Amino acid sequence: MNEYILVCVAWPYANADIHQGNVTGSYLPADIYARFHRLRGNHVLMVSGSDSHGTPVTVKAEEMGKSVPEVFDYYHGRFLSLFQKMGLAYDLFTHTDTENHFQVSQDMFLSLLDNEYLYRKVTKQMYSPSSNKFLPDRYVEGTCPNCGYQRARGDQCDNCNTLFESAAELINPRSKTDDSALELRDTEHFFIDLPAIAEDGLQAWLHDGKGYWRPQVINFARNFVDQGLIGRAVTRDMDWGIPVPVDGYGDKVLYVWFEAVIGYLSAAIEWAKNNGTPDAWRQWWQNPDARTVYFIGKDNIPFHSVFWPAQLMGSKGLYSDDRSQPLNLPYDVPANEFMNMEGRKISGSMNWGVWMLDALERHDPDPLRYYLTAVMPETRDSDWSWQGYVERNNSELVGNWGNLVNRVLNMTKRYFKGEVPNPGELTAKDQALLDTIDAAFDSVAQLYDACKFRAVVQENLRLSSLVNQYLEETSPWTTAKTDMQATARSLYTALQAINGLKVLWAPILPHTSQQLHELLGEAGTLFGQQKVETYQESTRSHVGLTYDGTSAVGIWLRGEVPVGRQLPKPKPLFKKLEPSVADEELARLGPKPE
RNA sequence: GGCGCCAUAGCUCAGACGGCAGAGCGGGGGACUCAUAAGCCCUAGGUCACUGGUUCAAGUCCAGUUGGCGCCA
Repeated sequence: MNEYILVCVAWPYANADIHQGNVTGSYLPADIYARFHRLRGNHVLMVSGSDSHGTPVTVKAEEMGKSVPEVFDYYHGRFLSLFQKMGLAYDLFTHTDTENHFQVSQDMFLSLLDNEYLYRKVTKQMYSPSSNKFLPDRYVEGTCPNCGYQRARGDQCDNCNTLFESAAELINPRSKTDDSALELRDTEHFFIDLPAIAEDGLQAWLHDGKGYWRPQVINFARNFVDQGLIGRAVTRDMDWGIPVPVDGYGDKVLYVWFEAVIGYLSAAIEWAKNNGTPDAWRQWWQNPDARTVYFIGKDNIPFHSVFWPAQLMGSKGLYSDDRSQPLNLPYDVPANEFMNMEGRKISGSMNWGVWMLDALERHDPDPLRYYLTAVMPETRDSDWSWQGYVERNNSELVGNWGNLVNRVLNMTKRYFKGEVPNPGELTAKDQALLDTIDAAFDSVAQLYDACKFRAVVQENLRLSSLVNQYLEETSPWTTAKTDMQATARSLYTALQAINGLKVLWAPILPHTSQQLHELLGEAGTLFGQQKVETYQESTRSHVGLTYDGTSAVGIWLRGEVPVGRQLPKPKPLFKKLEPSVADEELARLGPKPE
């Protein structure tokens, strides 16, 4: 009990709004997992942030004609707003443009350097004489050597889809920004010695245990490492990013792939500092019993199952007196596959997706969370369809679970003036139902802990159906005419059952579980509060989203709703949706008319 | 070209370790009425992509084929 659990969540690039694929892929499963463990009484630390570096952000800034900080602040702010509305309760959602993250990233770099896992190597890179700098491949344009297309990008030809290892493969390379001619020049960079780290432990670690890892993840990682790794550049020529902490590297920064994942560590450290307990992060990163779990999409599997463990292993001794001790390696990387949209890939440029902040203008958070969980791409790619959303909302949330709550509360009001009735002695049937609910606190817990959230949905619905069946069998509306004691027993039992289901659903449906909590006359909130805070560092400040769980009363147990309690007036938890809702949402997809 | 993943009822999907094909939805029928016409009961006979093989026994293991996807090159 009281385990330390670090919930690491993918860091979104701050260059676009978040869609349902992002949410179901990593943010929502992380939140469900974190909420479950909070209810269990474990010490949860859930961290992430906006990735403010990297070319996707700088490219977007140019498109929008704004400065890079303006762009990532804009999207970062929208992320915070979305997470609050959806109830994605990060202990800290920060970003990578902080002094703290710079420091931690540079420390890890230096630790790798110190441990001799970094080496220098000269490579050739496109250089722009007119702007006096090296250009990332994405900023280079030229003629495709394969198809002759004249506007091929440095990383890929949009005409024939050829991928280039280097922009140097293009004929007549020129700058995308000012069309000036480019030349190849030597540039020196640091590379991480992945083969050495693989040999010094990474490969053995990947082959040790891991039976509980998802097959896609561990198979990929083993395959990837077993076939032989090659060194990978950890620095690049760019002016936006974290400076390389080595003399003579003033115009170079840490590669974003290397630096962004360090955010899991730096965010934990920042959280500890912000709370006035600067060493508290060590409970998650240095305590051998802590579990660190990474919620990411499948595109991120190599970075989290191979490169990040390599960084952690290679920086052994970082922030420790023991030079041989690495920080905690991933306990699990339950990566999700992708979610499609109405049978096609989600696409920002095609306006093909559910933009979550926009959708929340018209939909409640819990139905969205519900559908995203029910069709979460846990084992393979899945598909969002608005028709499916409406159907599952109506048949499962409204019909099965919401209606159960509503009928029980309404009958309590009708037959007992809203007072929890005294059941007298429970029958075997009553007790059997409550025993089943109680047993689910073990079985459903195992599903939550194994990140099998679709299975949780199925199991909870099955339990909810059992209570519906129980009501049919005991028919309190019939016995009310002849045997009020039987009606009392039935409704009392059903009230206790839905009070248990409230908790079983809470990680997935926190808002409506809270409503039910209140409809059952319970005090306090199941979970804590989300807050946006501004943090001041020595030369700059940033805003982050935090979570204060000190006031939470939710626990992983079926509580007892006491006899005689006067319940508030019943109110439905969910809204039935007209089929036209799906049509209206579908009409929003696709290219927007001018 | 190499590697990996996927292909199960109209739809969406479950099916460690091989042992008589499952759930939900939709469709059809029924009894009830507390409830958001919700819930409950009964009802689906699908070559488990195809072809071989291993086995007393294969969606479930092996090889190959086809189709879809991804990674690498």
